Amino acid sequence: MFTMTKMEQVPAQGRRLPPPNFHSLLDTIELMGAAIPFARNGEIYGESEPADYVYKVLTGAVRTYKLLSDGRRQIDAFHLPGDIFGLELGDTHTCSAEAISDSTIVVVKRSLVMAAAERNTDVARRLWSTTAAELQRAQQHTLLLIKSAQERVATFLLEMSERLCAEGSLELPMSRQDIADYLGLTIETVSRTLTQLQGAATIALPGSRRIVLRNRPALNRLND
Amino acid sequence: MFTMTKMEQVPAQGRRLPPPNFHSLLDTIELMGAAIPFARNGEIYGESEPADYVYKVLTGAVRTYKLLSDGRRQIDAFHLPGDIFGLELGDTHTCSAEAISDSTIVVVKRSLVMAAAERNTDVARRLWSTTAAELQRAQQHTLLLIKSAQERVATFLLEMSERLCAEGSLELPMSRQDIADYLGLTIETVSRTLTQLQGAATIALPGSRRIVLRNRPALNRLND
DNA sequence: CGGCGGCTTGATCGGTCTCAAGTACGGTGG
DNA sequence: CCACCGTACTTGAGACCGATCAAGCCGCCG
Repeated sequence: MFTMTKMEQVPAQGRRLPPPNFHSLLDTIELMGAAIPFARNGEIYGESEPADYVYKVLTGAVRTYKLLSDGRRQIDAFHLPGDIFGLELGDTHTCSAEAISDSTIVVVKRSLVMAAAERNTDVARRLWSTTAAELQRAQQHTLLLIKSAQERVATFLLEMSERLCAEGSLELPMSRQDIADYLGLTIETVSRTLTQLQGAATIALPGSRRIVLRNRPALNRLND
Repeated sequence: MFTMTKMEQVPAQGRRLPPPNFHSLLDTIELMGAAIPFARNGEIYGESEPADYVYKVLTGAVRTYKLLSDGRRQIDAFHLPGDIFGLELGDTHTCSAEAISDSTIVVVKRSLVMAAAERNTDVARRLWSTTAAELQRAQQHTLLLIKSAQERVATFLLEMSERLCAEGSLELPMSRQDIADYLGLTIETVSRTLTQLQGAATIALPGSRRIVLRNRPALNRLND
């Protein structure tokens, strides 16, 4: 391993005691920017706008997505508290970003982040790790899109249960339409599939956005 | 841009003057490793094997892919001369890699690359750029997978024509099965769709792996 | 010439989309 | 507190696209 751990050396500048354990690019960014509130469905940035800022979710949730000319929407990722997004290779954004629910987002000038990476090897490494992790996620997402509807939904539920750190019960922040556009399905197919999983006692749906995983092994079986 | 205009330079070892202008992580890597030949369909590495090396295609072509338990295969990317692959966040590979045709690949110890990035800001930046570019590609690939069969094939042809730097005529290195697994279609659908595009005079197929783009605007119309 | 692998073509099947109602829920105003 | 509304979600019937199953074809090499 090389990404993390080994952060225990002196960070760099004049900083005295760093937090005793691991801390990431996320913390660095947090120190450089301002927390801004965004309303539900508020646009954070649009595709092909200048990518002058980098973002980190503090509370709430964010979707990044691309549109095709006829209006089809592909959601690339959901970003939950702690996640960084909006960091681009080129000078314009390749996705749009919107708040899924009311959210607070830390906004940092990208030039600051890049400059910090130039000065500090440690920041540079974490910068790369962040992007590499996002790449890995994107590849898993691609794999998802070749599966059947049931498999996609199962994979999605497992991913969310992992990321929301919920043992048995999830409260999803996103709508069925968001889920559908993430999974490359229609809203009807998502709904039907959830109903179907409920019928099989694999999950329960106490509310439309609340999901209880009753049978993880069954979901895992569908996952791969 | 940063990938390429590719291979006209001296292959590796005793190189003196570096290209006068910009040169990438690719060149750096080239200086650190050894060129190894791989036979068609030869395994370069397997999923979940230790990721101790980083690779760069000199000649030939490489596919990286993931398998589902039931044998379905998703090709994540095709790597052509000049491309880097196999660089991972964790300590094991998340994809398998195989040579599509007889290929020569530069192999470098990953620890060398990472150490170079620690020492040299410039290498660190190029390391990040490489990964960020791959991320962008992966996101485009995801977008592809929500399209219709015709649109996927059209997008694929345009991508390949771009990357192979062929004006009107492409010689594809990969089989129909490879294309199918990249596009999330079956081999039959790929074949039918190509035939169909030929019928519409959008392309011509002088040989099964040679494709002439007769009507780029029509392809572009399908592309988005 | 025969055989084999890669590709094409055809006929049918099935999963997901589409179109169309119907239902539950949350918020707002009476 | 309830009636109303709009939005989100569910459910149903039918169509369609791509998968599947099954031959055939072509080029290449023995």
